[in-house]
Amino acid sequence: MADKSTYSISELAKEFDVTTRSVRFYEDQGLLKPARRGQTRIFSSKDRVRLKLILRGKRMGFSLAETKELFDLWDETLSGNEKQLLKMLEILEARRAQLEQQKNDIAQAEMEMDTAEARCREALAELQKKKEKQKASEKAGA
Amino acid sequence: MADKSTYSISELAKEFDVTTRSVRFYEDQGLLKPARRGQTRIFSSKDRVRLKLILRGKRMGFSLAETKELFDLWDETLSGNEKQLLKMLEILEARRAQLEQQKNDIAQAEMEMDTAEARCREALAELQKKKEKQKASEKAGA
DNA sequence: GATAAAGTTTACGTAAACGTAAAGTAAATT
DNA sequence: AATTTACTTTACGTTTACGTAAACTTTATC
Repeated sequence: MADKSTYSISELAKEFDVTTRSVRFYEDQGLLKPARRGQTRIFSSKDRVRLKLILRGKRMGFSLAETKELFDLWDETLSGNEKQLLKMLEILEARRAQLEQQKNDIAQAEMEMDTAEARCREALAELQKKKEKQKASEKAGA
Repeated sequence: MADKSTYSISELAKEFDVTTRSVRFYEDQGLLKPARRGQTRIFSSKDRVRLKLILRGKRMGFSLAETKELFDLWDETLSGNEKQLLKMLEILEARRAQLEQQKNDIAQAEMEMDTAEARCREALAELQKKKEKQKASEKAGA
């Protein structure tokens, strides 16, 4: 199911858990370029890969416009012009810097979640102590 | 400059490179709660920390609403109710899963960038070869 | 051959996250 | 006192990324 060569719109939508509306929108914005049989869209495995990249981009905070820029640039790059190649290398560098920033953000977030979790567990332990004390005093009183 | 105890709106805006409009918007949405001297906002270092968290959240793809949820929940958690504490632990777990996903995404992206860069460099090397051949043939022709 | 199922276009609606302009206040400077 | 500077509120405008409804075609099924 993952290595077919063509896909319908609802197949893709289901696989990646997006609406067909979204898929059509991505085509509208020039991110996907499905073939047509009559009016019906026929998606290639290249389209499928691109959809995967679009969604990952979104999870990483990229706008559709940014992702499209990358797609277009990569297509141009494949044409083999030297200027394009150099520009692509530049952009790759920039993205790497961005990824570094994101990794830092994640590391920070993890540390803070560690301390947050620790505090929660401490607070819970406190509550447990109180409960046990109550039980004890109830027993003594009975 | 980073450990003052109060800040003006423009100080914060400058430090974090956002517009004052954004800062006011964050207050409007309940993410910041600056004190007032007359009408003028006076931000505490707690507000400053929260602003930092807001912006990091954005870089990580969190909406303002999501970040606000976390803030509110954390405030409630501090009140020490057991139910809140457990809910917070749940949410922390969920976030950790999200962070794992993001780390995977980043790792994937890095791998793909590696191969992309490699292809670029290969293509450039090809172009260099062609150039040298041309030079050689020019020399021979001269 | 009717009807459902999946696809299509067109187009208006919406939530999020601000931008931007208008019009006013308050404090500091010249 | 006049003006600049920083701040304020109010409010309409804008972009992104779709949701949603209407009206229609094509294909599969009973």
